[in-house]
Amino acid sequence: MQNLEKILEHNHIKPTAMRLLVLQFLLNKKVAISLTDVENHFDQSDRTTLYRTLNTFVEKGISHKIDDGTGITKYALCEENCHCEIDTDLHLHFHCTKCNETVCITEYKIPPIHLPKDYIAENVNLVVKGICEKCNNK
Amino acid sequence: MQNLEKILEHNHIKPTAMRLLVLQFLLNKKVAISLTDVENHFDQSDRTTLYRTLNTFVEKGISHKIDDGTGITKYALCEENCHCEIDTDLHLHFHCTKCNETVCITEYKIPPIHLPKDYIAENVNLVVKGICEKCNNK
DNA sequence: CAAATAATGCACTTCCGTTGCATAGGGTTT
DNA sequence: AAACCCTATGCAACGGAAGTGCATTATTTG
Ligand SMILES: [Mn+2]
Ligand SMILES: [Mn+2]
Ligand SMILES: [Zn+2]
Ligand SMILES: [Zn+2]
Repeated sequence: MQNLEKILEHNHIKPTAMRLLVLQFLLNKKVAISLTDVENHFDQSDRTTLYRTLNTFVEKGISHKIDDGTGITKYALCEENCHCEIDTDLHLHFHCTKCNETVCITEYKIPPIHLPKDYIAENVNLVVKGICEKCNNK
Repeated sequence: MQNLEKILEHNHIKPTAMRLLVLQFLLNKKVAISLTDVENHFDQSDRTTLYRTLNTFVEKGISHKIDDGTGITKYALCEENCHCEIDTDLHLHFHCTKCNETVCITEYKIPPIHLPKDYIAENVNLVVKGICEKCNNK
């Protein structure tokens, strides 16, 4: 897939072998993944390299970090036209307590949050825990 | 303050010396505090005892844990009539990126969250980051 | 090819939360 | 008072995960 190389190059990331594999992995998964997930998937690779790969992806804007409250940082690819940095375009994340998977919910925007006077919101993290659609239909 | 003892006893917590001091500390602080905060405040006390004290308070329902996204668990006393366990009564938390303090925003309820079909929400964690009222007025 | 630059791999650290276990305290029973 | 019980406490150690330092390897550039 030359597509993968294009994605990386377009975002000023050198398309190394490892990076292409990690990108592939992220594309295939439809859920947010942790460093350990990637590590387990690529058996003979180094954790640090994967760690830095994931962070490079975040810095360069092709994926975003997710704090789903589990204490384990998750990563997911950004959608087209995603502006993770900008408050107005943030989406919520859903963490299923049954299958333990975390997904981006991009269909619905985060509703406007009311704050007391003189508070300035710069960023919002909204995590909903519960039962996901898959687990609910079993 | 015999008040403190009453609070603990009323919640089936034996009012030991340490617990009274920690409760006092929590009452005085208007912001969420971390284990390290308590540890630093009571110089010659043991980290584990404080850790278990804070968790006892949470288990017995007089305070709640806060995951504000900093990676450090915070604790704050529940308000009167607080039902932290129940989804509908949750409040949002605000983390100031300037003074690094986290506060409970109990004035406003968390707005209803829309989820895709077949998703069941059991719990919501909403953390807003930005500039707090105090820092904004300096 | 040589030099510069960037990515990788290994070891190690730090931070925080958590647990095991032995001891001390406080109240109750004999 | 002594023996007893149950809980709280203190010390030590563990564990997971994020992050760093540095030497090595790969890749680009002159
Ligand atoms: Mn997402
Ligand atoms: Mn709160
Ligand atoms: Zn699920
Ligand atoms: Zn502030």
